[in-house]
Amino acid sequence: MSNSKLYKGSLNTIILKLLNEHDKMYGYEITQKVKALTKGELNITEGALYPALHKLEAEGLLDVEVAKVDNRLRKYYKLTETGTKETVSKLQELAEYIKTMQALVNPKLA
Amino acid sequence: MSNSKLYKGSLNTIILKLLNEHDKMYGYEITQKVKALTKGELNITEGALYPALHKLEAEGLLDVEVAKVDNRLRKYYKLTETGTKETVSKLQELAEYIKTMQALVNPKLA
DNA sequence: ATATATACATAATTTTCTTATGTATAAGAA
DNA sequence: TTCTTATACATAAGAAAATTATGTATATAT
Repeated sequence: MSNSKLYKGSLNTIILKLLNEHDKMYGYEITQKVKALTKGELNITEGALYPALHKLEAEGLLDVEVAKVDNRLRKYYKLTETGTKETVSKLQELAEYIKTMQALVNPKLA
Repeated sequence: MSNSKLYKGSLNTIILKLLNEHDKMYGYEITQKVKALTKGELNITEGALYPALHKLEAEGLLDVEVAKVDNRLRKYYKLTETGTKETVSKLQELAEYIKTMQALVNPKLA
């Protein structure tokens, strides 16, 4: 995923936020979008992404819709209502995390 | 450690940064300092902290010095030269991580 | 023809954490 | 004086989330 271990635990937040912005996306598209938005800094591996998508679906946060484009399979994911709520919560957690880490690392500014 | 999974991977960064500021600290002191600095938001568990300290020591980033205070054992840790360099690197990674996540989560501001 | 890109998937392993214990001393409350 | 809480270390079992290594298959570019 990256040279930094800090990304551990943030994959779900990333997926949910992207789906919140783009209505529906398929797995490969997510990897490319992340690469583009981060200018190559962050590369989601397939071994991490696909199990994560399956889990989010199993938890009822995502709906799937299979499509065939150019004779190739695509599985489009979109947020359920629960998924949308969870996205808000995950983004709050991220903001809180950043605030807390800044308090630890830069206590003068906290 | 916390309700949010985002802290996964940030324990080493926290330990190194605290030792960079306080010269020498012992394990229990680190847990209390983190609790205080984060106003109770973040509680480092012993099961995470002690193995992490042992690993950082084994990697040559920390030196240990055992002391007896009030008839109780304390193990003071301090940064080695390598550890100081690694601290700088970890803090850069954290800054980079925050920047990248903000680019993903708030692309308008990036 | 061959390599790269697209598009999915899973299995084995590793890393990092939680949860549950365990030992021991000191201090404060009932 | 007994019991709880705080101080101070430690490790082991298990869970969670990733990496790394494969595997299948089609499309496109060299």
